[in-house]
Amino acid sequence: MARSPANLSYRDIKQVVLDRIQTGLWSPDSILPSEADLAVEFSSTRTTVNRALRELAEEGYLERKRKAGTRVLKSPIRKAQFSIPLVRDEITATGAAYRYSLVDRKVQAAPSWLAARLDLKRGQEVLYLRCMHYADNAPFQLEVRWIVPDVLSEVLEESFEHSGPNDWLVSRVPFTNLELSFLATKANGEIAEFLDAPLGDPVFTAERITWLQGAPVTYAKLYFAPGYRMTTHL
Amino acid sequence: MARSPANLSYRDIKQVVLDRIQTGLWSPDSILPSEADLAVEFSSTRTTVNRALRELAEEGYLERKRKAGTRVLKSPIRKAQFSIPLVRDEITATGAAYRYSLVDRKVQAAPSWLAARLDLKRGQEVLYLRCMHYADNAPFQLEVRWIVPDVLSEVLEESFEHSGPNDWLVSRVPFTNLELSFLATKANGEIAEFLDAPLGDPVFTAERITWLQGAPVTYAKLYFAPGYRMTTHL
DNA sequence: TAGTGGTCTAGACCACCCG
DNA sequence: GGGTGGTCTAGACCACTAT
Repeated sequence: MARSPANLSYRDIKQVVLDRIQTGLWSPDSILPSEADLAVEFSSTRTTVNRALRELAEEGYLERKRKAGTRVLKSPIRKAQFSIPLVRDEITATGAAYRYSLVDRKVQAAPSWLAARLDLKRGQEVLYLRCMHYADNAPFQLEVRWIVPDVLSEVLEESFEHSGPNDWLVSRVPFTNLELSFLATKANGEIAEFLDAPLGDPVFTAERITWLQGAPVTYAKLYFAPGYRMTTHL
Repeated sequence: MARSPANLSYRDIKQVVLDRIQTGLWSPDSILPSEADLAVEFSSTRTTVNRALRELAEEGYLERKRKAGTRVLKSPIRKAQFSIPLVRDEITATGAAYRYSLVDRKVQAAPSWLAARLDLKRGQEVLYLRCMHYADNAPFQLEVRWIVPDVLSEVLEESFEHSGPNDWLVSRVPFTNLELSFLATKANGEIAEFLDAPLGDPVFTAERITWLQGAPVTYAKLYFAPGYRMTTHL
Protein backbone atom coordinates (compact mmCIF):
# COMPACT_ATOMS: atom_id res chain seq x y z
CA MET A 1 0.00 0.00 0.00
CA ALA A 2 1.28 3.44 -0.83
CA ARG A 3 2.25 5.52 2.16
CA SER A 4 -0.49 8.05 2.27
CA PRO A 5 0.88 11.57 2.60
CA ALA A 6 -1.44 11.99 5.55
CA ASN A 7 0.66 9.57 7.50
CA LEU A 8 1.39 11.35 10.75
CA SER A 9 4.57 11.00 12.74
CA TYR A 10 4.64 11.37 16.50
CA ARG A 11 6.01 14.85 15.92
CA ASP A 12 3.03 15.76 13.81
CA ILE A 13 0.71 14.47 16.45
CA LYS A 14 2.53 16.44 19.15
CA GLN A 15 2.09 19.58 17.11
CA VAL A 16 -1.59 19.00 16.48
CA VAL A 17 -2.23 18.31 20.14
CA LEU A 18 -0.20 21.33 21.17
CA ASP A 19 -2.16 23.50 18.77
CA ARG A 20 -5.42 22.28 20.20
CA ILE A 21 -4.19 23.14 23.66
CA GLN A 22 -2.88 26.55 22.72
CA THR A 23 -5.94 27.57 20.78
CA GLY A 24 -8.05 26.53 23.71
CA LEU A 25 -9.88 23.76 21.90
CA TRP A 26 -8.68 21.56 24.71
CA SER A 27 -8.79 23.94 27.64
CA PRO A 28 -6.94 23.67 30.93
CA ASP A 29 -8.18 20.90 33.18
CA SER A 30 -10.05 19.14 30.42
CA ILE A 31 -9.51 15.49 29.61
CA LEU A 32 -8.19 14.39 26.24
CA PRO A 33 -9.61 11.45 24.33
CA SER A 34 -7.91 8.19 25.17
CA GLU A 35 -4.82 7.07 23.31
CA ALA A 36 -6.84 4.46 21.51
CA ASP A 37 -9.34 7.03 20.27
CA LEU A 38 -6.65 9.40 19.16
CA ALA A 39 -4.88 6.60 17.36
CA VAL A 40 -8.04 6.05 15.36
CA GLU A 41 -8.50 9.75 14.67
CA PHE A 42 -4.95 10.12 13.42
CA SER A 43 -4.98 6.80 11.59
CA SER A 44 -1.98 5.89 13.66
CA THR A 45 -1.23 3.38 16.37
CA ARG A 46 -1.42 3.66 20.08
CA THR A 47 2.35 3.34 20.34
CA THR A 48 2.86 6.45 18.27
CA VAL A 49 0.18 8.46 20.01
CA ASN A 50 1.65 7.33 23.29
CA ARG A 51 5.02 8.75 22.43
CA ALA A 52 3.54 12.08 21.41
CA LEU A 53 1.52 12.42 24.60
CA ARG A 54 4.32 11.14 26.78
CA GLU A 55 6.68 13.78 25.50
CA LEU A 56 4.13 16.53 25.91
CA ALA A 57 3.68 15.37 29.47
CA GLU A 58 7.44 15.47 30.04
CA GLU A 59 7.47 18.97 28.66
CA GLY A 60 4.91 19.97 31.22
CA TYR A 61 1.78 20.44 29.12
CA LEU A 62 -0.12 17.36 30.16
CA GLU A 63 -0.64 15.18 33.16
CA ARG A 64 -1.30 11.53 32.63
CA LYS A 65 -2.78 9.00 34.99
CA ARG A 66 -3.91 5.50 34.43
CA LYS A 67 -7.63 5.22 34.29
CA ALA A 68 -8.02 8.94 34.93
CA GLY A 69 -6.79 9.78 31.46
CA THR A 70 -4.75 12.65 30.08
CA ARG A 71 -5.46 16.10 31.40
CA VAL A 72 -4.36 19.52 30.16
CA LEU A 73 -2.39 21.25 32.88
CA LYS A 74 -3.56 24.66 34.01
CA SER A 75 -0.17 26.16 34.37
CA PRO A 76 2.38 24.49 32.19
CA ILE A 77 5.11 23.47 34.60
CA ARG A 78 7.56 24.44 31.96
CA LYS A 79 11.06 23.77 33.01
CA ALA A 80 13.77 26.28 32.47
CA GLN A 81 16.84 24.53 31.26
CA PHE A 82 20.21 26.01 31.87
CA SER A 83 22.92 24.20 30.10
CA ILE A 84 25.72 25.04 32.52
CA PRO A 85 28.27 25.37 29.74
CA LEU A 86 31.97 25.41 30.29
CA VAL A 87 33.14 28.97 30.72
CA ARG A 88 35.37 28.65 27.73
CA ASP A 89 32.51 27.59 25.52
CA GLU A 90 30.29 30.31 26.88
CA ILE A 91 32.89 32.89 25.97
CA THR A 92 33.99 31.62 22.60
CA ALA A 93 30.35 31.19 21.62
CA THR A 94 30.01 34.97 21.68
CA GLY A 95 32.98 35.29 19.36
CA ALA A 96 35.23 36.68 22.07
CA ALA A 97 38.70 35.39 22.74
CA TYR A 98 39.04 33.25 25.83
CA ARG A 99 41.92 33.63 28.22
CA TYR A 100 42.59 31.69 31.39
CA SER A 101 44.80 32.62 34.29
CA LEU A 102 45.66 30.81 37.48
CA VAL A 103 45.60 33.07 40.51
CA ASP A 104 46.16 30.78 43.44
CA ARG A 105 46.86 27.14 44.07
CA LYS A 106 47.53 25.45 47.35
CA VAL A 107 46.83 22.35 49.32
CA GLN A 108 45.27 23.06 52.68
CA ALA A 109 43.11 21.59 55.37
CA ALA A 110 39.48 22.14 54.46
CA PRO A 111 38.07 25.22 56.15
CA SER A 112 35.49 24.19 58.67
CA TRP A 113 32.53 25.64 56.79
CA LEU A 114 33.54 23.63 53.76
CA ALA A 115 34.09 20.48 55.76
CA ALA A 116 30.62 20.91 57.20
CA ARG A 117 29.06 21.61 53.85
CA LEU A 118 30.64 18.65 52.10
CA ASP A 119 30.60 16.36 55.10
CA LEU A 120 34.39 15.96 55.15
CA LYS A 121 36.51 14.60 57.94
CA ARG A 122 38.05 17.24 60.16
CA GLY A 123 41.38 18.33 58.78
CA GLN A 124 40.80 16.68 55.41
CA GLU A 125 43.25 18.06 52.88
CA VAL A 126 41.81 19.75 49.85
CA LEU A 127 43.16 21.54 46.83
CA TYR A 128 42.27 25.19 46.75
CA LEU A 129 42.27 27.07 43.48
CA ARG A 130 41.43 30.53 42.27
CA CYS A 131 41.33 31.29 38.58
CA MET A 132 40.23 34.04 36.27
CA HIS A 133 38.47 33.69 32.97
CA TYR A 134 38.66 36.57 30.52
CA ALA A 135 36.63 37.40 27.44
CA ASP A 136 38.65 39.54 25.06
CA ASN A 137 40.84 40.35 28.03
CA ALA A 138 37.97 41.76 30.01
CA PRO A 139 37.26 40.01 33.29
CA PHE A 140 34.45 37.54 32.83
CA GLN A 141 34.43 35.20 35.78
CA LEU A 142 36.34 34.60 38.98
CA GLU A 143 36.34 30.95 39.92
CA VAL A 144 37.05 29.88 43.47
CA ARG A 145 37.21 26.14 43.85
CA TRP A 146 38.04 23.41 46.29
CA ILE A 147 38.71 19.88 45.10
CA VAL A 148 38.65 16.86 47.37
CA PRO A 149 41.53 14.65 46.28
CA ASP A 150 40.08 11.53 47.89
CA VAL A 151 38.65 10.04 44.78
CA LEU A 152 40.99 11.95 42.51
CA SER A 153 44.49 11.69 43.81
CA GLU A 154 45.92 12.57 40.39
CA VAL A 155 44.50 16.05 40.81
CA LEU A 156 47.34 16.96 43.14
CA GLU A 157 49.79 16.52 40.30
CA GLU A 158 48.00 18.97 38.07
CA SER A 159 49.36 22.48 38.05
CA PHE A 160 46.37 24.10 36.38
CA GLU A 161 48.75 26.72 35.06
CA HIS A 162 47.43 26.74 31.56
CA SER A 163 43.95 25.36 31.69
CA GLY A 164 41.22 25.47 34.29
CA PRO A 165 40.13 22.78 36.69
CA ASN A 166 36.73 22.72 35.08
CA ASP A 167 38.10 21.37 31.82
CA TRP A 168 40.15 18.83 33.69
CA LEU A 169 37.31 17.66 35.86
CA VAL A 170 34.62 17.25 33.26
CA SER A 171 36.71 15.04 31.09
CA ARG A 172 37.67 12.84 34.00
CA VAL A 173 34.85 12.71 36.48
CA PRO A 174 31.49 11.32 35.48
CA PHE A 175 29.75 13.08 38.35
CA THR A 176 26.63 11.43 39.60
CA ASN A 177 25.10 14.29 41.45
CA LEU A 178 25.08 18.04 41.28
CA GLU A 179 23.73 20.89 43.33
CA LEU A 180 23.58 24.25 41.65
CA SER A 181 22.51 27.54 43.14
CA PHE A 182 22.30 31.07 41.85
CA LEU A 183 22.44 34.05 44.10
CA ALA A 184 23.44 37.68 44.27
CA THR A 185 26.45 38.61 46.36
CA LYS A 186 28.14 41.85 47.25
CA ALA A 187 31.56 42.46 45.78
CA ASN A 188 34.17 42.53 48.49
CA GLY A 189 37.61 44.02 47.91
CA GLU A 190 39.16 41.05 46.18
CA ILE A 191 36.21 40.18 44.02
CA ALA A 192 35.84 43.80 43.00
CA GLU A 193 39.48 43.96 41.99
CA PHE A 194 39.50 40.80 39.97
CA LEU A 195 36.26 41.57 38.20
CA ASP A 196 37.02 45.24 37.85
CA ALA A 197 33.76 46.07 39.56
CA PRO A 198 32.95 48.85 41.99
CA LEU A 199 33.32 47.78 45.60
CA GLY A 200 30.01 46.65 47.05
CA ASP A 201 28.32 46.20 43.71
CA PRO A 202 26.04 43.25 43.12
CA VAL A 203 27.72 40.23 41.60
CA PHE A 204 25.81 37.39 40.05
CA THR A 205 27.11 34.21 41.59
CA ALA A 206 26.77 30.51 40.97
CA GLU A 207 27.58 27.87 43.51
CA ARG A 208 28.18 24.36 42.41
CA ILE A 209 28.73 21.17 44.37
CA THR A 210 29.48 17.89 42.68
CA TRP A 211 29.43 14.36 44.01
CA LEU A 212 30.65 11.09 42.64
CA GLN A 213 28.61 8.21 43.95
CA GLY A 214 27.95 9.89 47.26
CA ALA A 215 31.45 11.23 47.78
CA PRO A 216 31.95 14.98 47.45
CA VAL A 217 34.30 15.89 44.64
CA THR A 218 34.39 19.63 44.30
CA TYR A 219 32.86 22.84 45.52
CA ALA A 220 33.02 25.89 43.29
CA LYS A 221 31.89 29.45 43.54
CA LEU A 222 31.70 31.40 40.31
CA TYR A 223 31.56 35.18 40.43
CA PHE A 224 30.47 36.83 37.21
CA ALA A 225 31.52 40.24 36.02
CA PRO A 226 28.98 43.06 36.33
CA GLY A 227 26.19 42.99 33.82
CA TYR A 228 26.11 39.26 33.49
CA ARG A 229 22.77 37.58 33.06
CA MET A 230 21.89 33.98 32.72
CA THR A 231 19.19 33.58 30.15
CA THR A 232 17.05 30.82 28.83
CA HIS A 233 14.41 30.58 26.17
CA LEU A 234 11.68 28.01 25.99
CA MET B 1 6.30 -19.15 29.98
CA ALA B 2 7.20 -17.69 33.31
CA ARG B 3 8.56 -14.17 33.21
CA SER B 4 12.18 -14.74 33.90
CA PRO B 5 13.40 -12.42 36.64
CA ALA B 6 16.17 -11.39 34.31
CA ASN B 7 13.65 -9.68 32.10
CA LEU B 8 14.94 -6.14 31.82
CA SER B 9 12.82 -3.06 31.42
CA TYR B 10 14.08 0.04 29.67
CA ARG B 11 14.64 1.49 33.12
CA ASP B 12 16.86 -1.39 34.08
CA ILE B 13 18.83 -0.99 30.92
CA LYS B 14 19.22 2.72 31.54
CA GLN B 15 20.60 1.98 34.97
CA VAL B 16 23.05 -0.62 33.74
CA VAL B 17 24.31 1.66 30.99
CA LEU B 18 24.60 4.57 33.41
CA ASP B 19 26.57 2.42 35.81
CA ARG B 20 28.95 1.41 33.08
CA ILE B 21 29.47 5.05 32.24
CA GLN B 22 29.93 6.16 35.81
CA THR B 23 32.32 3.40 36.74
CA GLY B 24 34.35 4.24 33.69
CA LEU B 25 33.81 0.91 31.95
CA TRP B 26 32.56 2.99 29.06
CA SER B 27 34.76 6.04 29.28
CA PRO B 28 34.12 9.50 27.86
CA ASP B 29 34.33 9.67 24.08
CA SER B 30 34.07 5.92 23.63
CA ILE B 31 31.49 4.32 21.40
CA LEU B 32 28.84 2.00 22.76
CA PRO B 33 27.86 -1.24 21.09
CA SER B 34 25.04 -0.82 18.61
CA GLU B 35 21.43 -1.06 19.69
CA ALA B 36 21.12 -4.41 18.03
CA ASP B 37 24.10 -5.82 19.92
CA LEU B 38 22.86 -4.46 23.22
CA ALA B 39 19.43 -5.92 22.58
CA VAL B 40 21.07 -9.32 22.26
CA GLU B 41 23.16 -8.82 25.37
CA PHE B 42 20.15 -7.82 27.45
CA SER B 43 17.88 -10.40 25.86
CA SER B 44 15.64 -7.54 24.94
CA THR B 45 14.52 -5.88 21.74
CA ARG B 46 15.96 -2.99 19.86
CA THR B 47 12.85 -0.93 20.60
CA THR B 48 13.45 -1.21 24.32
CA VAL B 49 17.17 -0.57 24.14
CA ASN B 50 16.42 2.38 21.91
CA ARG B 51 14.20 3.95 24.50
CA ALA B 52 16.82 3.53 27.20
CA LEU B 53 19.58 5.08 25.12
CA ARG B 54 17.35 7.82 23.76
CA GLU B 55 16.45 8.94 27.26
CA LEU B 56 20.06 8.88 28.40
CA ALA B 57 20.88 11.03 25.41
CA GLU B 58 18.11 13.47 26.31
CA GLU B 59 19.50 13.61 29.81
CA GLY B 60 22.84 14.62 28.42
CA TYR B 61 24.94 11.50 28.97
CA LEU B 62 25.16 10.26 25.41
CA GLU B 63 25.34 11.60 21.92
CA ARG B 64 23.79 9.58 19.18
CA LYS B 65 24.34 9.82 15.46
CA ARG B 66 23.21 7.57 12.70
CA LYS B 67 25.95 5.43 11.39
CA ALA B 68 28.44 6.99 13.81
CA GLY B 69 26.88 5.21 16.74
CA THR B 70 26.34 6.18 20.36
CA ARG B 71 29.13 8.02 22.12
CA VAL B 72 29.67 8.81 25.79
CA LEU B 73 29.82 12.56 26.25
CA LYS B 74 32.91 14.00 27.88
CA SER B 75 31.12 16.59 29.88
CA PRO B 76 27.58 15.65 30.57
CA ILE B 77 25.62 18.58 29.23
CA ARG B 78 23.41 18.08 32.17
CA LYS B 79 20.57 20.48 32.11
CA ALA B 80 19.65 22.38 35.19
CA GLN B 81 15.92 22.47 35.42
CA PHE B 82 14.25 25.24 37.29
CA SER B 83 10.60 24.72 37.65
CA ILE B 84 9.59 28.39 37.84
CA PRO B 85 7.02 27.76 40.49
CA LEU B 86 4.32 30.20 41.34
CA VAL B 87 5.44 32.38 44.20
CA ARG B 88 2.60 31.18 46.32
CA ASP B 89 3.63 27.56 45.87
CA GLU B 90 7.25 28.38 46.51
CA ILE B 91 6.32 29.97 49.81
CA THR B 92 3.74 27.52 51.05
CA ALA B 93 6.07 24.66 50.17
CA THR B 94 8.37 25.85 52.95
CA GLY B 95 5.52 25.78 55.39
CA ALA B 96 5.32 29.54 55.62
CA ALA B 97 2.10 31.47 55.32
CA TYR B 98 1.64 33.29 52.05
CA ARG B 99 0.32 36.80 51.88
CA TYR B 100 -0.28 38.93 48.81
CA SER B 101 -0.63 42.66 48.56
CA LEU B 102 -1.30 44.95 45.64
CA VAL B 103 0.89 48.02 45.67
CA ASP B 104 0.13 49.78 42.42
CA ARG B 105 -2.18 49.34 39.50
CA LYS B 106 -2.61 51.66 36.56
CA VAL B 107 -3.15 51.74 32.85
CA GLN B 108 -0.51 53.72 31.03
CA ALA B 109 1.23 54.11 27.73
CA ALA B 110 4.08 51.67 27.53
CA PRO B 111 7.38 53.28 28.51
CA SER B 112 9.62 53.48 25.50
CA TRP B 113 12.15 50.93 26.78
CA LEU B 114 9.34 48.45 27.26
CA ALA B 115 7.83 49.19 23.86
CA ALA B 116 11.22 48.57 22.32
CA ARG B 117 11.79 45.40 24.27
CA LEU B 118 8.41 43.88 23.46
CA ASP B 119 8.14 45.37 20.01
CA LEU B 120 4.98 47.30 20.84
CA LYS B 121 3.41 50.11 18.88
CA ARG B 122 4.31 53.56 20.13
CA GLY B 123 1.85 54.67 22.76
CA GLN B 124 0.40 51.22 23.20
CA GLU B 125 -1.55 51.07 26.44
CA VAL B 126 -0.44 48.56 29.01
CA LEU B 127 -1.47 47.56 32.50
CA TYR B 128 1.19 48.30 35.08
CA LEU B 129 1.19 46.42 38.36
CA ARG B 130 3.33 46.25 41.44
CA CYS B 131 2.70 43.62 44.07
CA MET B 132 4.34 42.21 47.13
CA HIS B 133 4.51 38.62 48.19
CA TYR B 134 5.17 37.85 51.84
CA ALA B 135 6.25 34.69 53.59
CA ASP B 136 5.10 34.66 57.20
CA ASN B 137 4.72 38.42 56.82
CA ALA B 138 8.36 38.88 55.91
CA PRO B 139 8.97 40.41 52.48
CA PHE B 140 9.69 37.68 49.98
CA GLN B 141 9.34 39.12 46.53
CA LEU B 142 8.51 42.39 44.85
CA GLU B 143 6.83 41.84 41.52
CA VAL B 144 6.79 44.59 38.91
CA ARG B 145 4.76 43.66 35.88
CA TRP B 146 3.39 45.04 32.67
CA ILE B 147 0.61 43.27 30.83
CA VAL B 148 -0.28 43.94 27.22
CA PRO B 149 -4.06 43.88 27.00
CA ASP B 150 -4.11 43.27 23.27
CA VAL B 151 -4.74 39.59 23.46
CA LEU B 152 -6.23 39.76 26.91
CA SER B 153 -8.73 42.56 27.03
CA GLU B 154 -10.42 41.00 30.07
CA VAL B 155 -7.32 41.76 32.07
CA LEU B 156 -8.34 45.38 32.35
CA GLU B 157 -11.37 44.37 34.36
CA GLU B 158 -9.33 42.56 36.94
CA SER B 159 -8.53 44.48 40.06
CA PHE B 160 -5.79 42.14 41.33
CA GLU B 161 -6.65 43.34 44.82
CA HIS B 162 -6.67 39.94 46.40
CA SER B 163 -4.66 37.68 44.18
CA GLY B 164 -1.64 38.23 41.98
CA PRO B 165 -1.52 38.57 38.22
CA ASN B 166 0.63 35.48 38.05
CA ASP B 167 -2.17 33.24 39.25
CA TRP B 168 -4.57 34.90 36.89
CA LEU B 169 -2.30 34.64 33.89
CA VAL B 170 -1.19 31.06 34.21
CA SER B 171 -4.70 29.73 34.37
CA ARG B 172 -5.73 31.74 31.34
CA VAL B 173 -2.85 32.10 28.97
CA PRO B 174 -1.31 29.03 27.41
CA PHE B 175 1.89 30.89 26.63
CA THR B 176 3.84 29.63 23.72
CA ASN B 177 7.15 31.20 24.40
CA LEU B 178 9.12 32.37 27.37
CA GLU B 179 12.35 34.18 28.00
CA LEU B 180 13.75 33.99 31.49
CA SER B 181 16.83 35.71 32.85
CA PHE B 182 18.49 35.80 36.20
CA LEU B 183 20.69 38.65 37.27
CA ALA B 184 21.92 40.57 40.27
CA THR B 185 20.69 44.12 40.72
CA LYS B 186 21.39 46.83 43.22
CA ALA B 187 18.58 47.76 45.58
CA ASN B 188 17.42 51.29 44.90
CA GLY B 189 15.36 53.21 47.42
CA GLU B 190 12.01 51.69 46.60
CA ILE B 191 13.18 48.15 46.25
CA ALA B 192 15.11 48.42 49.49
CA GLU B 193 12.04 49.66 51.30
CA PHE B 194 9.69 47.02 50.01
CA LEU B 195 12.10 44.18 50.61
CA ASP B 196 13.38 45.61 53.86
CA ALA B 197 16.90 45.44 52.50
CA PRO B 198 19.81 47.84 53.03
CA LEU B 199 20.03 50.42 50.28
CA GLY B 200 22.48 49.38 47.60
CA ASP B 201 22.51 45.74 48.61
CA PRO B 202 22.53 43.03 45.97
CA VAL B 203 19.11 41.73 45.03
CA PHE B 204 18.60 38.51 43.14
CA THR B 205 16.35 39.29 40.23
CA ALA B 206 14.43 37.35 37.64
CA GLU B 207 13.15 38.85 34.43
CA ARG B 208 10.43 37.09 32.55
CA ILE B 209 8.90 37.79 29.16
CA THR B 210 6.03 35.77 27.82
CA TRP B 211 4.57 35.55 24.34
CA LEU B 212 1.44 34.01 22.99
CA GLN B 213 1.91 32.91 19.43
CA GLY B 214 4.34 35.68 18.65
CA ALA B 215 2.47 38.44 20.45
CA PRO B 216 3.99 39.75 23.66
CA VAL B 217 1.77 39.17 26.66
CA THR B 218 3.63 40.26 29.75
CA TYR B 219 6.93 41.49 31.07
CA ALA B 220 7.77 40.90 34.71
CA LYS B 221 10.62 41.72 36.97
CA LEU B 222 10.83 39.81 40.22
CA TYR B 223 13.01 41.14 43.00
CA PHE B 224 13.76 38.67 45.75
CA ALA B 225 14.43 39.49 49.36
CA PRO B 226 18.03 39.35 50.56
CA GLY B 227 19.43 35.89 51.07
CA TYR B 228 17.36 34.30 48.38
CA ARG B 229 18.94 31.59 46.32
CA MET B 230 17.59 29.60 43.46
CA THR B 231 18.68 26.03 43.77
CA THR B 232 18.46 22.89 41.73
CA HIS B 233 19.57 19.35 42.22
CA LEU B 234 20.29 16.85 39.50
C1' DT C 1 27.39 2.12 0.17
C1' DA C 2 26.80 -0.12 4.22
C1' DG C 3 25.88 0.38 9.04
C1' DT C 4 23.61 2.85 12.55
C1' DG C 5 19.95 5.09 14.79
C1' DG C 6 14.89 6.96 13.94
C1' DT C 7 10.48 5.68 13.66
C1' DC C 8 6.16 3.17 12.71
C1' DT C 9 3.05 -0.94 13.01
C1' DA C 10 0.24 -4.49 15.19
C1' DG C 11 -0.53 -6.83 18.94
C1' DA C 12 -0.20 -8.11 23.69
C1' DC C 13 -0.11 -8.18 28.82
C1' DC C 14 -0.10 -5.62 32.85
C1' DA C 15 -0.51 -2.05 36.72
C1' DC C 16 -2.98 1.27 38.42
C1' DC C 17 -6.82 3.49 40.18
C1' DC C 18 -11.46 5.94 39.54
C1' DG C 19 -16.16 5.12 40.17
C1' DG D 1 -14.60 -3.98 37.71
C1' DG D 2 -13.16 -2.01 33.86
C1' DG D 3 -10.93 1.62 31.39
C1' DT D 4 -6.67 3.98 30.90
C1' DG D 5 -1.95 4.53 30.36
C1' DG D 6 2.80 1.87 30.75
C1' DT D 7 5.50 -1.09 28.57
C1' DC D 8 7.36 -4.97 25.86
C1' DT D 9 7.84 -7.75 21.52
C1' DA D 10 8.90 -8.76 16.70
C1' DG D 11 9.42 -7.01 12.60
C1' DA D 12 9.88 -3.56 9.06
C1' DC D 13 11.28 0.49 6.30
C1' DC D 14 13.69 4.64 6.19
C1' DA D 15 17.23 8.62 6.79
C1' DC D 16 21.41 9.90 7.64
C1' DT D 17 26.36 9.91 7.30
C1' DA D 18 31.04 8.06 8.10
C1' DT D 19 34.19 5.74 5.40
